[in-house]
Amino acid sequence: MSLAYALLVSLIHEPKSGYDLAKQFDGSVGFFWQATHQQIYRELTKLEQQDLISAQAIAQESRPDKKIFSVTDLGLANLKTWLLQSSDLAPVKDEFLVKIYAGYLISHEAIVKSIHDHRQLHQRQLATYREIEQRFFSDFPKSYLQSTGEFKLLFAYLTLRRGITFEQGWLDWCDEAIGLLQ
Amino acid sequence: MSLAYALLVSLIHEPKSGYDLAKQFDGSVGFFWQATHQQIYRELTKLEQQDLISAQAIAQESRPDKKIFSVTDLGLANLKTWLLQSSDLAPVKDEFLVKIYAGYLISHEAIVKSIHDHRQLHQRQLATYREIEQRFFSDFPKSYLQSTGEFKLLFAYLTLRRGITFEQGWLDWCDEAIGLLQ
DNA sequence: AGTTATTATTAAACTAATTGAATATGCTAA
DNA sequence: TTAGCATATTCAATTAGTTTAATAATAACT
Repeated sequence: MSLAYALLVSLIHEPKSGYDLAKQFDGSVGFFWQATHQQIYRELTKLEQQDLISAQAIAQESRPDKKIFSVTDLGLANLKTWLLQSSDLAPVKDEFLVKIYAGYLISHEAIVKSIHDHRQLHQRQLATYREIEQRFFSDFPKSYLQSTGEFKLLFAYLTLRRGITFEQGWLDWCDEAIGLLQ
Repeated sequence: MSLAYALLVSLIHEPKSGYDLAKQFDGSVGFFWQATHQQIYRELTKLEQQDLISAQAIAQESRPDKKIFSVTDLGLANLKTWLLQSSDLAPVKDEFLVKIYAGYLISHEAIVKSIHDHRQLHQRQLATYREIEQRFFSDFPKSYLQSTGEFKLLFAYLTLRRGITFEQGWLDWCDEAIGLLQ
C-alpha cells in the first residue's frame, strides 16, 4: 500500500515518468522509500486504473516516447486522507545489527573490521546529505522564516535533517563500539 | 535470505521453538529483525531440510507438544561464513518520513500533531530500551572489561546502545521539527 | 560498421511476506 | 461450564517484491 502513496507524493511534487521514478524516485523520496522499476511500473498501471494518476504521452525525437504521470484530483484527495492517518514506527530491519548481535561467534578483529567498513558506508551517506544541505539549504532554517510559503522546501529540509542525524548517530555508535572492542 | 540467518542467530543464542521465535524472536534479535509466525515456521521447515537446524520433539503435559530447534554444526559453519560477509546499508523504509515530505499538503497543525504522536511512540520505545539497559546492563561497559569472555552480553549491549541512540535521535528530530513549524 | 551505454517500458517467473483462518491442548476466571 | 486466553503449529490465498530478460530507439564511442 505505502508504495502507491510514495509514488503519489513524488508525482505531486513533480509529474514524471516511470523511468524517472525508478531512478531514486526523485532523489528525495528515494532516501526513505525505494522500489525497483518493475514494482513502480506495475503500481503506476494500478494507480492509473483507479484514476488516482493520469498519463500524458510525450513523443520525443531523440529518445523513446514516454508517459508523464500526474496526480488527479481524486489522487490528491486520497493522498491527503492518508497523510492525516497516524503512522506506526517503521520496523527496523538491519542485517548488520543481526551480525553484531552474533559478534561473539567470530574474532574481535573481524568484527572491528566489519564495523569499520560499515562506518565508511555511513560516512559516505552523510557526505551525500551534507552536499544536498549545502546546495539547496545553505540558508536554512533562517531564510524560510522570512520567505512566503515555501513549505515544500521546508518539509524536504526536515527529512534531510533526519537523514543527517541518523547517519551521525551511526558514526557515533561505530566509534563507541570500536572503542569498546579494542 | 536474511530471515534464515536471523533465526540461526536467535537459535544459537538459545535453542527454542517456532512459537518462542514468533514472540519477538527472543526480545533481542526481534528489535532489528521481525517476521510473522507464518514466515518463521516456513523458514524453520526449510532450515531443517537443509540440515542447518535440528528439531527435538518435546512432549509436554500441560501444553501442546513442541519442537525445540537447535543449530547444527553445519548451521553454525554457514552462520559464521555469513557473519564475515560485509553488509550493505539497511534501506530506510519509513512511511512517516514520506508523510513529512508531503507535509506541505496539509495544515501545519495536523503535521505538528502527527509529529507529536510519533514522538510518543519513540519515547515509549526508548523507555523499553532503558528498562533493558537498567535490568541487564546497569554495570556496563565498566564491568565487562574485568569479566572473562562474556562477549555474548557485550554484543547484545552494543545493539542496545544503537537502539538507544536511534530513538534519542528521533526525539531530538521531533523537537527540532516542531520548533521550526511553530 | 559494430559494440556499448542511456533512455524508456513491458513480460514472465519466482521468492518473500502478509492476512486470515483452522486445529489442538489445557488453563483460568466469570 | 463455558468463554476466553495462552501455548503450539499448519494450511490456503493473496499481495508485495526480486530477478532476469526482452523490446525499442538513439547517442556515443571505437
